[in-house]
Amino acid sequence: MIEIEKNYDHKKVEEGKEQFWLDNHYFEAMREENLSKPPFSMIVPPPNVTGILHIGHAINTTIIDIIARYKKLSGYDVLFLPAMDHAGIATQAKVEEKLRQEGVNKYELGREKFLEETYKWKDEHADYITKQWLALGLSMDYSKSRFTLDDGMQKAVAHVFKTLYDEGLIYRGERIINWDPELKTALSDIEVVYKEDKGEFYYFKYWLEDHSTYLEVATTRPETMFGDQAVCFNPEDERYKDLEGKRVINPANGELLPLIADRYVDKEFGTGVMKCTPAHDPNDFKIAKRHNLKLVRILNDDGTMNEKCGEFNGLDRYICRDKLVEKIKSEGNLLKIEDITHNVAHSERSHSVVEPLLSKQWFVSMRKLADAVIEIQNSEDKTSFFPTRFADTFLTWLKNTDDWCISRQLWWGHRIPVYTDKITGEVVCSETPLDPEKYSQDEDVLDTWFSSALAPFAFLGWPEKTELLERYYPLDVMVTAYDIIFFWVERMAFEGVHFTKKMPFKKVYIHGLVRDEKGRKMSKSLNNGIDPFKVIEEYGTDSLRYALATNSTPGLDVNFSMKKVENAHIFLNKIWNASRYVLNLFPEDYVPFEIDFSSLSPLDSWILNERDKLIENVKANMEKYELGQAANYIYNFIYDIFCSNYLEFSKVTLNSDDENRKKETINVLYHCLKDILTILFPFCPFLSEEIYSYLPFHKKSLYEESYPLPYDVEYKKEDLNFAESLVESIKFIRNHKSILSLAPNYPLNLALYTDEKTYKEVYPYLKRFSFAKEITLLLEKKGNMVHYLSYDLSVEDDEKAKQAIAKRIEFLKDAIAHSEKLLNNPNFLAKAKKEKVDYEKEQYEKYTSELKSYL
RNA sequence: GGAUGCUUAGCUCAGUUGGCAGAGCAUCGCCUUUACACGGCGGAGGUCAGGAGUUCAAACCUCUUAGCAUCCACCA
Repeated sequence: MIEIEKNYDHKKVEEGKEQFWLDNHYFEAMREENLSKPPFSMIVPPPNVTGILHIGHAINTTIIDIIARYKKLSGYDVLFLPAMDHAGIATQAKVEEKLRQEGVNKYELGREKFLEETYKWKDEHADYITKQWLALGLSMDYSKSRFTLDDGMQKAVAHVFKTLYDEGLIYRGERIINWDPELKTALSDIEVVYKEDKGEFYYFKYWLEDHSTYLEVATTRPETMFGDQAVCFNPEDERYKDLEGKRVINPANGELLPLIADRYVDKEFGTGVMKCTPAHDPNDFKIAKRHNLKLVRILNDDGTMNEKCGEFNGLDRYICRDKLVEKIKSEGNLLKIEDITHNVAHSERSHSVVEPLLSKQWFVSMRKLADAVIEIQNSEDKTSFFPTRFADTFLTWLKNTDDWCISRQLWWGHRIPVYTDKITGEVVCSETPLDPEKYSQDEDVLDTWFSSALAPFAFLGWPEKTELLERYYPLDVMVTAYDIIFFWVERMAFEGVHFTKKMPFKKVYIHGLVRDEKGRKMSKSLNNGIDPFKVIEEYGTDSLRYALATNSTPGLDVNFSMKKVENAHIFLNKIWNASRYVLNLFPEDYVPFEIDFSSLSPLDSWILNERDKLIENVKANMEKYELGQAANYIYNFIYDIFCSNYLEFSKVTLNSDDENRKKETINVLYHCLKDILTILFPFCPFLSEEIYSYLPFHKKSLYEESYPLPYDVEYKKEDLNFAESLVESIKFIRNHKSILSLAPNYPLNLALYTDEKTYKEVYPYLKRFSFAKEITLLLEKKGNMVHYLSYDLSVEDDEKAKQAIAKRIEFLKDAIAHSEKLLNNPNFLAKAKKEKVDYEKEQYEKYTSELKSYL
């Protein structure tokens, strides 16, 4: 008798297991003993060292871990590589905030000291994140952990920059970029988020030079008027055609602006006249290029007005806006102010309003790089996406993307490896640092995604030719959420293709985001975030993992709630108890043996057949990353087939005196339980490992087992029918009692019309599960029989019992009508698949003959 | 403006090549049956968002309308 606690206690079960696996090196890739196995590789999308892991990270890493463990059991040498991201802007913003609260100014602190502070911050968070990973039970190869700013990455980044620079694919240029005035740095296009904001649309009078008349010009950003270089209209616009070449007075500063015609202007929009501010708007910039206009910047880096703005010099942009409008109004040149709702660009990190402005920055020239990926995606070597629709999302971006602004005016990050000779002024790009006495290095750092884009190969040692790279590149599958397809997946793709000539991953699996139970995004302001640690504390890692995996459909968001975790816990408790029952059945001298399929009892055939179907279904779905679907099959098998039916049936067998059959059943239970645990292991590793350790003749760990395969046998059809009819007839009797309002344990009389052999076989089961008082074997068929595949059954001749039969008749009539309709349709007979027609005929025969016997 | 996803039981969602609609929770009966009351058994509950089409057959394929959500672009 094994002493196992009555209830599943996740804390006791999970304690020490992760360490146990670590101690036995199960998570490590490329170990001597595994070198003959095929490799399988994945990396974790590196979390930012900015903060701690939330439930969104949990779903991502859980999915990867399930795949990793599944592949491991399926005979692969799995690499699951952990890494963290320095997250330039995000981390620097946090550290600056922290320093501000401590009353420290970063400029006074200086670059070196600031970076020291940031490294401290990074170390603290990295430690905590690692703890969270371990708590989530992740089987990452921690010995190979990487950081996007580590030495290897420094080399890789410098090499990539230098190469692209030499190829002319990285250039420095003056263009309109997105400027974050709070963090005082440039941003790439995708670091900008558009939000609907309420704003004002100001209409001003722009008088003609000769004061003969004025034009109505509208703007949402009056403060930029100091940078206006022209007023434009469409050349086709009859209203203004004659004005071309004349000049108007800028009401902000009295300067004269030329009137120019440009096709960009929409005749239908507003008044059809538009002011042109080349240094503060990308479209105006293009117009300026066409018309040779000057580029005048009117904002300082911190969002205040500069010296071009006269009396407004030094004022914040919004204060300036109000004061300027006030001034123009007082001069009689304000026509009206309309309230409008428009899309305003905000910084993804600081949330401040982004100013488009002219600035000298570094860019990656995208066309050639993107086209190379598009070409591969149109070939046989393409990377496949799950779900497939994301392949289009991926391609569309590549087709439309603009050059990538990669320089950031930050300190935390990879510094741009470009140097200027202090004497000659010569500009040099160098992979290795140059003498600071002779050269001054570019002050800026690179966009964080510039380094994380190299992850699939640089984390494996590139540009060195390492064994790791050789063996595991390209990655087998990239698992990530749809919100970073553009940030990360795209960039890994074109860097990978450019530097390794192949896509960096064979497959991409895209999952959704975790939302709260009402489908709202988890956010600090709503305070609806869920801390995975809390969930683990209350319900355990396995429940969390199971809840995340089961409730998700590929590519769709998951509405997460504690209730779902609680349900998972209840299910695990069920498994715990079922195992507890099975584990106590094994006699002292039990030794597992091979199943002899030639002499199986019908019920044992049935459960093994169900087991085989389970394995096929789970494997098929795992290969498609349909984890939720796979988990459903597991759930149904364990709950309905194994627990509710087979375990119950086994009690009858084990109470009989057929010693051979008892032995066989115990052995079948052993194999089923072991297989269940192995199949469950990827999803709920702690619980399955714990129960496994109680199993007789277990190995050191489930990790040393291999994934079960379906048995290559034909089960006897009549055995399977027998089991199915047993399940059905028990259900019938229970149902019958329910209709008659009889207690479930009310002793009924049953009559069976069948052969003696079946009677003998069925009797003990019916007796037990239907609380039959008496079960008679009928040699001659009488009325009121309910028909099952192997035999006919009737309950005692009660007046009310007819209700149950009536219900059955109802069902039969329906089913027959359905079949008749199909079979009477000549088109159906002619065009439907043969199997379907045969099946329908069979059904019809079966049901009509049953119905006849009731009438 | 362009694109995508979603709409199925009271709620949260599955539904794998088209073949008589499923689960969990909630609800309603009944049951302390020797693994499990974190349990067992049974019931009730659906015009698969609306419309049209293809097909012998549509929750599923095509078109269309509506609502919700998200992404991309962005007109001053």
